[in-house]
Amino acid sequence: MDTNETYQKLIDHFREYVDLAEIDIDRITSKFEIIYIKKKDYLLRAGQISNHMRFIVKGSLYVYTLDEKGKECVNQLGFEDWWINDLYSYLRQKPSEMYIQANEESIIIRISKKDLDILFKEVPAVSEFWRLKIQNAYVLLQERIFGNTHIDAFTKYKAYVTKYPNIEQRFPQYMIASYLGITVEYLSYLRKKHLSDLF
Amino acid sequence: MDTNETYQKLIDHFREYVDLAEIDIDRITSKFEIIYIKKKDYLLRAGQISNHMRFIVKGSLYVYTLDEKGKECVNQLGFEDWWINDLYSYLRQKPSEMYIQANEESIIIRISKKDLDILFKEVPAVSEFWRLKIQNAYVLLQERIFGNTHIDAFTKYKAYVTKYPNIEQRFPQYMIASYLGITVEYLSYLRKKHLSDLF
DNA sequence: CGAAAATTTGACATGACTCAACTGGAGTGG
DNA sequence: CCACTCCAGTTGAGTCATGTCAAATTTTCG
Repeated sequence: MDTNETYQKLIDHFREYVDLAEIDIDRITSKFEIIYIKKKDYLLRAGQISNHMRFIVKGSLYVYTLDEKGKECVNQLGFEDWWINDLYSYLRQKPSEMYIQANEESIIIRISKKDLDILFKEVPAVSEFWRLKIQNAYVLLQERIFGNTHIDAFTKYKAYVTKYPNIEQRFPQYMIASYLGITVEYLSYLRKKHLSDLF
Repeated sequence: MDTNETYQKLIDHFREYVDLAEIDIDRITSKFEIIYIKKKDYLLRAGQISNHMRFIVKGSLYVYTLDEKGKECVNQLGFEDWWINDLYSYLRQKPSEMYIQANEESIIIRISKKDLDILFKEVPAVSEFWRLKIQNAYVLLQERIFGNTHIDAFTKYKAYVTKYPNIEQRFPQYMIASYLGITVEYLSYLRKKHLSDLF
């Protein structure tokens, strides 16, 4: 995937939400930077302050924290066309507790907080875009909260893999389990028990 | 609380996040409408489309859905200075699955979606305000997800009542329990068991 | 092929739910 | 002021869902 193609993916993404004048396109893309990362590379480590918004052009990543016992707790799995970040650290400019790591070879396009804040001022469409995006993300999170609070493990699991059908091919079971807040052993047990419900 | 005082609370709230020129104040407040509700009154019922953004000036409310068995699942508790809504229904203009009900006599100030969308275009500070608010809400929700996914019931409970110290005086235990996703009986058991940890 | 990583299995422990009964306080009407 | 009801909260017994740990198995990948 060449540079132009990569920037085009970003623009296409913006245009799913807002109109962009030709003149804005350059102002936007000139502030973004392309990053190529290999499997297991980190985009962010606990202790660092997240200074960029990142958009996944190709590949997939996972975000996790470590609990008191040093176990990884997955907070987010993301693929192509998703923004991925620790918004807490980014927005408040405080050290993150999260790690963002590549699940496979990936292409990321990123913008610094400084530049994005400039874009918000200079290009209203970007501000508008961001409001829409974050509203959307909020609604999705809300659904996820409901799922995590009032729904049993297998139903959660089934809903998740149905919503993102190829997640099982791309992420290992133990990450999906951690994301859903259940143990990998129990998930394995459930999958066997409900085999017939899965196909 | 008189009308001016009520509008002033809204303006104060805006000004915690953005600068507002005097000229904008009237453009904003003129689009908001004050609603007085009694305990148990509904602001929204399942099946309706949420057409307003609502700000709690005084009092407290709760948001819940009904599960298959007709049991109330509390999604949100809110008091003074909070915005309360079913954003899913509001943003997508689809019928809500939620009920929003007053927990006590309350004063709400609300704006229709149509008017708020106009304000977004006419008053950039409002758009800016909203982006900040929703970003903030997103971060809070994210913390809540983490709490609901990887943390045991009592720790969740303790964290919640510590974060909102007077929540216990204002909402019944069974609502807090439902909000946290545990049964009221189990919460009662935990409270007794950990009495010493609570004071 | 061999080593490391991911997944599965099974025995056991425990956190959390269910249901039904009980307690205690807050209204309400006589 | 009492009796009554209603609702929130508590208790306890029994059960189920899910977690823990250690071992066995399968898959992945160098």
